[in-house]
Amino acid sequence: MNVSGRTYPQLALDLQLCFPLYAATRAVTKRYVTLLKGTGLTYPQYLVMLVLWESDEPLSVTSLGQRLRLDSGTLTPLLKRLETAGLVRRDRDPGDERRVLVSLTEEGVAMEEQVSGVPQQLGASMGITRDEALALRDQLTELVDHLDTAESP
Amino acid sequence: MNVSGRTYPQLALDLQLCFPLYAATRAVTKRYVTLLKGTGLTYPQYLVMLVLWESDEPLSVTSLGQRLRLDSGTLTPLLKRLETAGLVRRDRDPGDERRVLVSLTEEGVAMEEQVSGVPQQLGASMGITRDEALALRDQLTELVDHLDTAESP
DNA sequence: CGCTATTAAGTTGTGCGCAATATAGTTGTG
DNA sequence: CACAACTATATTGCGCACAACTTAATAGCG
Repeated sequence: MNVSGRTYPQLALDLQLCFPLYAATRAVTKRYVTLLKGTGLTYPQYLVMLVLWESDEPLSVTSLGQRLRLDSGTLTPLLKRLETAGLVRRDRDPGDERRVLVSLTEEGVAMEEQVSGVPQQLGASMGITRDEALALRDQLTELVDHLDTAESP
Repeated sequence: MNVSGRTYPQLALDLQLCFPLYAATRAVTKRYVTLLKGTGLTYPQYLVMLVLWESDEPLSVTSLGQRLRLDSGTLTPLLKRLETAGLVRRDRDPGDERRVLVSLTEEGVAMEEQVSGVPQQLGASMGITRDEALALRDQLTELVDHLDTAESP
């Protein structure tokens, strides 16, 4: 149907930002399935590994969650799967038995080298320049910040 | 850890496009939960309704899937929930008994008016201008197109 | 016409996301 | 020290996504 002929033209799928955003995330995730085949990692698991590789020390579930904006309901089972895969350890913090500290195993550390080419491969699939990617990244980061501070109506 | 001190600086979470994209989608989806409260719709269900409101005639599961890039494994249970909610009907196409035609009920048609303010409310939460949103939409659409045609490693 | 290939939808199983809740450990206050 | 408030993680339940597979219907070809 022609958009201009609609009672509520603002509801047209093609005019909205939300749908391309949603579709882009799923397309990127799908691309990661291919790129991460061989590691056994899913995309969210890969993100957790990125955070752990960045850190000099073990991280609690909460700090992982703050970095990735994920809660324990998502992270706990995901971390158990990484533990089963032999990539991380989960140990109670002796100084505070409520906390679980997540640390990399040797195998987990070693995997960093294995995926070091992934960002570049993904960049190639996206068909945009590095500068465009960085600009897009900044716009999306700003969008997230705004949405986080706009909890009211 | 300082990015410049890493063995694989390209793996830094903050330097990559994928994470802001992933976080933005989840933030937008979360915002929709608030905006759609009262309708009983989830965000994917809202997208299906957008496509149906756009269409003059009933749509098959496959055509809905092509429009939203979703397969029957996602759509079939979602459509059953919309049917249970009284918003759509699902009828076998008499001309081709393999196809299921999805059409809006009166209640489903009526809901369009109820959500007509949602796009504008979401726009307000995102803190970007209409033009910025449209530019972002175009960039993301292009990104999806590239990823779709880049299936090979 | 009869048979094979194709197509459409549905089913199954896995892994997120996230709200709501439960449980255990810690902190702060009197 | 007792105990209430708080914090960290885990659990439960629901709804996607999607790969892989199944079932049923149609199309096409000899």
